[in-house]
Amino acid sequence: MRALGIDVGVGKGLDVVLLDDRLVPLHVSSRVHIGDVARVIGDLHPDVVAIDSPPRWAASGRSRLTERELAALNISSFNTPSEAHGVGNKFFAWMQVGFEVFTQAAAAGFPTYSAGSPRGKALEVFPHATAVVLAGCLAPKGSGKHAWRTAVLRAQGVRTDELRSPDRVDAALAALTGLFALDGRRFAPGDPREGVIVVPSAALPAVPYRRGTAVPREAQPLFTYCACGDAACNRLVRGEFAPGHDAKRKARLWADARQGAEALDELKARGWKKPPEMR
DNA sequence: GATTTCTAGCCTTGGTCGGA
DNA sequence: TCCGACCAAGGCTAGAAATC
Repeated sequence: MRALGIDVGVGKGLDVVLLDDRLVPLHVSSRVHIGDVARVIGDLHPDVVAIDSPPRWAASGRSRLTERELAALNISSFNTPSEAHGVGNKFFAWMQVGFEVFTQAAAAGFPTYSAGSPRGKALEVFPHATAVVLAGCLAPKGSGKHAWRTAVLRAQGVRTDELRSPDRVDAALAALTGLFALDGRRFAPGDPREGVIVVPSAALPAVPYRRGTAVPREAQPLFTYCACGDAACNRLVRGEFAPGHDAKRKARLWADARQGAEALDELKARGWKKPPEMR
């Protein structure tokens, strides 16, 4: 299973993360042009596309039912107004970019999700809601938004090395929501006629979410990937290494150490300084 | 020294909550 | 009942840090 998460931006372009069911980011890119969305979807072959934006204006008024239902659970969001209230307001420009992303996704064969199976559909997701639902609480007071969401991703077992910006983290949360939805763990409050926000849980609690007191701990999975450091190795192990791969790791470290010593010798020979952190 | 990248802070809208 | 604080995501600007 592969899910493509898209974080919408106006001036800074789109951020895109492709996650597979091993929770490894297979593709990460930033500053993607809106005109390239259909091509990116075609190149990456996702099973589902998850977009951090509403697909269209509200039918009427200044908010949608899906946003009001999430607000009742203490998950506050930016409300999507009707076209009469939104058009011409620069503040809602990012939403209009999101509408165009949904149009591009539909052109690539991923129509907007409203109900039923999410496979082959473009879902509306909300990274803040995803993080709250997965953590089971709101972010603790004083915890940075970026740091907390990264911790939520790690707690779910997602590799976050390449997710250096908040926009990439949000795109990864979107993709993770897509994977959960494919797996049957999805809930979409609201009226399908005006758009629904998909969250990664089969049901929502009866009582509002409360503020948490600690950042989520990293998951302790039953199996992990072998730590030998070889990019071609994808063995699952219960300890740290696959049989024989501890020796493979040691050989690699020895080679690095020898190269390091050679590099230090060359720096010394040329009269250049060591890196600041080694002085 | 110039350029690029990153980060923090402030602003936008609308709904909710708590205190006066 | 009213008012202020808070929260969401993105744009914009200024300053700091890193890189060339």
